[in-house]
Amino acid sequence: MTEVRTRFAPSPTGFQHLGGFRTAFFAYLLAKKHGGQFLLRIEDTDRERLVPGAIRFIVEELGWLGIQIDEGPSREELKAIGELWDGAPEIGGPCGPYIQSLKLKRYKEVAEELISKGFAYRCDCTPEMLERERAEQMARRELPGYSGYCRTREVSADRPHVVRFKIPQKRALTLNDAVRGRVHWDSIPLRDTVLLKSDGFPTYHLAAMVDDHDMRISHVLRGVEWLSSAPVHLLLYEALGWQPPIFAHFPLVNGTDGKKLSKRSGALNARQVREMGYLPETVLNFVSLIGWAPGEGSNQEIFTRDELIKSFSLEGINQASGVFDATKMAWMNGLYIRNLSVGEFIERCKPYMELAGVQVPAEQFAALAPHVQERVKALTEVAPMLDFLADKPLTREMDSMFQKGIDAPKAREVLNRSLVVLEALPDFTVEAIDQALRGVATELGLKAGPAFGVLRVAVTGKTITPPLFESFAVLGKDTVLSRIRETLDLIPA
RNA sequence: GGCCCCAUCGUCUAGCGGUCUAGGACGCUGGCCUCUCACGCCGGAAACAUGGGUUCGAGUCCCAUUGGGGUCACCA
Repeated sequence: MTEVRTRFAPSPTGFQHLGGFRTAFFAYLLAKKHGGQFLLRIEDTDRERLVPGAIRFIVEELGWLGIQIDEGPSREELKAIGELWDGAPEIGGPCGPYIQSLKLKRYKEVAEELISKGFAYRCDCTPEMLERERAEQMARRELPGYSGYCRTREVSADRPHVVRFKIPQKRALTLNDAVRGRVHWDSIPLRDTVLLKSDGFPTYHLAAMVDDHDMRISHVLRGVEWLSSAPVHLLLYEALGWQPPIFAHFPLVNGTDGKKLSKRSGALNARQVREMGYLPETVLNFVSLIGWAPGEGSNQEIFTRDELIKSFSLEGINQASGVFDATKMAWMNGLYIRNLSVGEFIERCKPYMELAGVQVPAEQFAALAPHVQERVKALTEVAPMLDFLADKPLTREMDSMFQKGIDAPKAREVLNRSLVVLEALPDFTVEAIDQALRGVATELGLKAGPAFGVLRVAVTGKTITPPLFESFAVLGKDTVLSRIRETLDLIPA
């Protein structure tokens, strides 16, 4: 096999959801598996849907995910289209520009070539004319589509016009798809599609084929939504006399409604998922398991990036579309968090703690980190679990204290006795606290659960916390005692 | 509607003609552990869409039906 070169070619029209990043990741995996290159190409040919900042979003989130781009827009290219930002990486490469709006001349050249060879023609039908034609077809209950009116007319290049590709209706075609096998058309159910728009910009069909060729892309990985237009692409390669790349049409990722993933169906994008406290390794691992499995009887589903690169293959791609199951991703994130070293865990929590405005002394954080680590499914859950360590007034869920046979007098009793016992401790260690407090419970004829429940709310304010004694030890004797006293004042006598 | 794609537990999937009384994971659920919540461990319920073929034998091959999805733009 010649060099493997794949690409991710998003249009900067908004924030890509995870389905898009999955395609990017698969393309990356295939390239890396074969020691090839992964490129990023910006398909900004739709002037109306451009969203400023979308390119930055894509580049930054790919970076967060650790998907290395071998070739892509240079800073100069970004600057040329007014999308350069501070800290934008210098990517570049030998096949640029990697931004389509920067190579309009090239597309026009190809379009002209197609016209001169008789594969395409100029069409000056106005949108109004096309609209009327469509309406008439609908009225006659015919399939709507361009009639080919301009096929035989000689439209002058001076007039506003588009360039259309002549689609031979009676032409059988077979695509050898890397994931679907042979896909066959007896005839092509498409009308003469536009290659070059009247504003001088190419459509996807022209631009993507030209670029894939120019950039020597070996494998085109894209969603099945492109399968129906694959005949156009095949025909285009044929007309141009170019060798088509290998096509691999991936199954879609659907939302829980069974429909193609979209913002409407609650699709998440990489940034959101990051803000929600997901680890990039979780996202990559999880997303790669939708529509792909290692096969060969393997049950493995936790993969490092390197393992993914090694195991990945187009043969392992499924035909059926999948559903994005956020619950399972949450589980996986918890698993990845638990597998982090404590130091790494603390490090990764930092930005989230800051964002939440929770300041916890490093030593205290370190002491409780292992306990927190096995309790969270997302990094954002850490701050609320540790905010009782912050030097701030506590808000207590007092009602939750009085349960399982604990009334106000009983609670006072627990707190009073604990106060005495804890105060007497020479060393405020986990073991000592453990022993002392269990003693209190026994003494008062209470089970450990309810008794400690009172203390938990009194000292941390919540019902769900890291282990009690550890938390107390970290908090220190003074704070614990004063918080117990505070609580005593809050309980009706 | 035309064309194309798809079809194993609720979800992600293993299975590439016999080893399938269909395996794993998430979720759900019973129990153990236990100071809350988690983690961990043990157990359970849960699927081959339907109908025809082919074959000694079909979850696995073929066809039809049904169901789902995609696409039919001067959007990608």
